[in-house]
Amino acid sequence: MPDNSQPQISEAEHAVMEALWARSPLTAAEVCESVCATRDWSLATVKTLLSRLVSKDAVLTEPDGRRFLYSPAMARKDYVGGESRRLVDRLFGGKAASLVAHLAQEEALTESDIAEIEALLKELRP
Amino acid sequence: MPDNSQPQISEAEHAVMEALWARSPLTAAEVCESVCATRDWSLATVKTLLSRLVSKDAVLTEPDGRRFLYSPAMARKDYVGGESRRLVDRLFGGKAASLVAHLAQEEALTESDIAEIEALLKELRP
DNA sequence: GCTTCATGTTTACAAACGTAGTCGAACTGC
DNA sequence: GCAGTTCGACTACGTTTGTAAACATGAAGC
Repeated sequence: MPDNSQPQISEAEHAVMEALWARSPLTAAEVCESVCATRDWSLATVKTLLSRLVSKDAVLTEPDGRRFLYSPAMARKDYVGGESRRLVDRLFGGKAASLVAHLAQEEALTESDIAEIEALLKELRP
Repeated sequence: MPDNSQPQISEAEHAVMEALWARSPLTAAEVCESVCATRDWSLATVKTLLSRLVSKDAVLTEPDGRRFLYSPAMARKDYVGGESRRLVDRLFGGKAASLVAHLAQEEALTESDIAEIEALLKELRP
């Protein structure tokens, strides 16, 4: 069976991916600088997470002298798409419209959100 | 700090919750009947998951003779809302409209989804 | 009264996860 | 050349999760 699903990325690993999506390639130290601002991690933790991501093929390395430069192996868009789809499948029976309906009904959409979405949809129309 | 977030429900536990949301109260055996159709679990597994959910206060028990009847302690709507919000916060900077935009742009919305959402939004308008 | 069945509780155990320390190799500065 | 620094690799360890067996206990039948 081909590997058609995104590699499984945990919460903590995701924070590292965000750093790399924001700017890449980065050294481990740079990733830490960026990530350890919010999550209070040690450099060692970041290194571990990077290793795990590399072995999952979610992050690519490129040697730079004796160290590595890390970059994401997947586009953020693809990751976000996969996660969104998973949520929609799991909680809304695969119907994206149900998710929007839910957001709309349960407080989550502001007036301007609604306007924005309407404009967006209009644009998508043939 | 007060516990303002939903209890942490894992993937497997979620399947059990779905069974209870579909119909409740149920006995452990009934939950198994319902859940073990899709996930290939033993009754023992379902019992463990139920216990964990009970200790997380995600499921309520009501004694029925020597056994328990289980029911969800939270509305599905609230769970779904919490999960949706978490996704939106994590991946779309808290902007629900960005999620919709993403779904719309990345193939995820069909023509009829779009129509449905538009109708929905129109209804929500003052 | 003993067997058997149903059921909740306890215990088990491997994989994944969060978090981090240690080690050894390479580089830097003297 | 030697000492300190920088890195990745390896190791560690507690927790959560997935999955389930073993156990205790009470009901029910005979």
